Amino acid sequence: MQLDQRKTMILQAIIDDYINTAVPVGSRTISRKSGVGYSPATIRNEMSDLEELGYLAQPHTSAGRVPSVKAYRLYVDELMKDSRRLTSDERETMSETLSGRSRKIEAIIRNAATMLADTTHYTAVIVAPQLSTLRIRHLQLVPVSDKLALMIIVTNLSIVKDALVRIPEGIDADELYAISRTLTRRLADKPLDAVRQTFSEILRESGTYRRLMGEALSVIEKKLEEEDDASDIVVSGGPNLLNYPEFSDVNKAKNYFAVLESKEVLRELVRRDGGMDVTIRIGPENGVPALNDCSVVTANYRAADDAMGTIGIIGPIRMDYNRVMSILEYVSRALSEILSDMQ
Amino acid sequence: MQLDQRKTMILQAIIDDYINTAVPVGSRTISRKSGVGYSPATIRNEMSDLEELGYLAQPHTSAGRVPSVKAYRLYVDELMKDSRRLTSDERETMSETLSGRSRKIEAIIRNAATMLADTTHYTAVIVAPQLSTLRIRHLQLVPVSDKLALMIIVTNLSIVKDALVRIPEGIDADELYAISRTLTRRLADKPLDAVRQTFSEILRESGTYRRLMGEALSVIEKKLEEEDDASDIVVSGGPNLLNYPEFSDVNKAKNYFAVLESKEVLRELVRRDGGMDVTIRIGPENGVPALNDCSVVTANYRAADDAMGTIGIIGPIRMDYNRVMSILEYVSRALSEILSDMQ
DNA sequence: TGTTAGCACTCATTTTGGTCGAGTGCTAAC
DNA sequence: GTTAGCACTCGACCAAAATGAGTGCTAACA
Repeated sequence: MQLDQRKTMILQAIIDDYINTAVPVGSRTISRKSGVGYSPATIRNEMSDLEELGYLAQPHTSAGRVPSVKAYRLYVDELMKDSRRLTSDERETMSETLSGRSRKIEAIIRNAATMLADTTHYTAVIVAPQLSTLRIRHLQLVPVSDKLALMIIVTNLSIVKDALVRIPEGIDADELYAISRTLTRRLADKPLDAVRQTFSEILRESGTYRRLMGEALSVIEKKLEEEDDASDIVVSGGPNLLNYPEFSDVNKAKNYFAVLESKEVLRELVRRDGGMDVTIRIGPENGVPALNDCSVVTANYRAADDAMGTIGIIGPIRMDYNRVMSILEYVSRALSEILSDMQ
Repeated sequence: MQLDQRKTMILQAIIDDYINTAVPVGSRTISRKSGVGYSPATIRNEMSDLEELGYLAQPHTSAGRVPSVKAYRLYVDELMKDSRRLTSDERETMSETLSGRSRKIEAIIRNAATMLADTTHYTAVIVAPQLSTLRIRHLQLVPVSDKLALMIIVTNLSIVKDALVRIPEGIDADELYAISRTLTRRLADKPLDAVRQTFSEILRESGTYRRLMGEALSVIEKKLEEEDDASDIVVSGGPNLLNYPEFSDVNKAKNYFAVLESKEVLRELVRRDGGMDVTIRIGPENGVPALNDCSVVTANYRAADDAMGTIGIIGPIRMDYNRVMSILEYVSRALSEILSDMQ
């Protein structure tokens, strides 16, 4: 049995309807739709076939049918081609919101997240740029006590990271500045990844301050490792999902918010993969068992040509993929532009 | 009609029971309790009086009674004096968790929040130190483009803030360092508040760089204003409240999480007031209508003698005030010690 | 041969009515 | 002042019945 044109049309109609109503859809509903020239009986026969093919499922005998994951997959991969474009009005509003007041990347990202949540009515997740994808602009050691200095790492996009470094006693602020200058000179404009390679070279040249330099470098390295799997994640619109009947069960809600609280799981959920523009993970495809009945749509953003982070939407499986995809495409592009200008 | 000793005893028993079960408590339940030598009928009479006095309410005619806000207030103010102390085991565990690995204040605070949430099974909120309560340690201008520098403000507790400053074209890194040094020298160890007072004095001395200095100072000032009402807030254990029957309604849950998402409302909720050790706000007293059936308990923490921020617990009105109070007292003190040592 | 009307059937949901039991208020007796 | 007794209230629970959306199958139709 094959998916002929009529079956496809009916399946699409069912999915569309289910996305809107969240109620199992019956043959009559489809038959009544304008453009469908068949009686409920005919539709029933086709639905029966579609069920056998694994595209539909029945919650119970006398209910309508709901699309299976396989159906959504087909929908997303094939049936959705005619991407419903956003209205120019919508685009404009989004652009305006994005290019709002702030020039600080943290604020921009938080801003973008709430905007995404508000326009999609789902939950938005944004992963901030990872340390390893950034380039060093400036390094600065600042004394904070006899034994400790704060190493401040300024990167492109003006992202600032800091870490404590032990220093030999008796060293003064000016000496620290001199060291900072050397480090900056050697590391500036290198991606943070490159610190490792330059490591021994710098050490060889560093004379008196060999020990301190070594410590500074290893702190950067440690920081890299730590933060690469711990870059900031901003979540917005968690409560939005409670508007959907899928989440009327408090227990499901609890699990859901537990996931949102765990940065680790979230990171896993929106992990970047492939160079794909937009990635769609339907239900169990997202790999987080607690979120089996959520779908996750993600897109990457970049600054200049470097991949930076990911923006994503979490919603019920019957989410409006078409709209979400368009929005993510648009926003990731806009965000990339903003960041590239900030370089 | 007065609250004699027996009435008080009965009221306390009712509150205790209701805190444990969340079920309206009837006369028989109280009568059966060991130590109560009265029949249900007598208890009923007293309960009727207590209702008239405004301490109890009946959900419907044939249900038991539930304590009113007035009752909880009395409970908290008078009846709870014999503070149930924490076991030394509990204290030890908490101390250990608090003095965990990290030396960075952000990590310490996040850590403390999850610990509070885990041990109380309610929601924990911690307001990070406000900028204006900190002292400047070091100022540093770092060039990020022809026209912009990043001003990095290192304060005590190694808290780092940064802001963009316009700079005249053609100025180089060493000059910026010189300026940074002047600024640092003039402002070091002053509370950030004092920047205003030193303002004109610094300007008068600053010669060539008058303009830049002025800008730097006003940026600090702006930052102060901004951040003082926007200091970071960490929330943990939001989903915990979903375990309580009070929140089995999805709509309530939605409102609740909406509040947790809004830093502004949260800040209002745990606003510091008075020098009180621990503040308890019962139900509507918390001033946030959406959280009418939540209580909020807060305590302040300090570094050395400066008030820094607030830790708080949000829970259902029938929360275990006794335990929560003890925990907050203990944790705020422990946190204060840790921060004072970091100075 | 594909389409459809008709019909018996299924089954979740809603409605209805009845019982149960926890709890109350009141009264009268102790 | 305390308590036993009793009628009463009212939500919770349960089972039976009604409802209705939807199905599968069959036979008739074009």
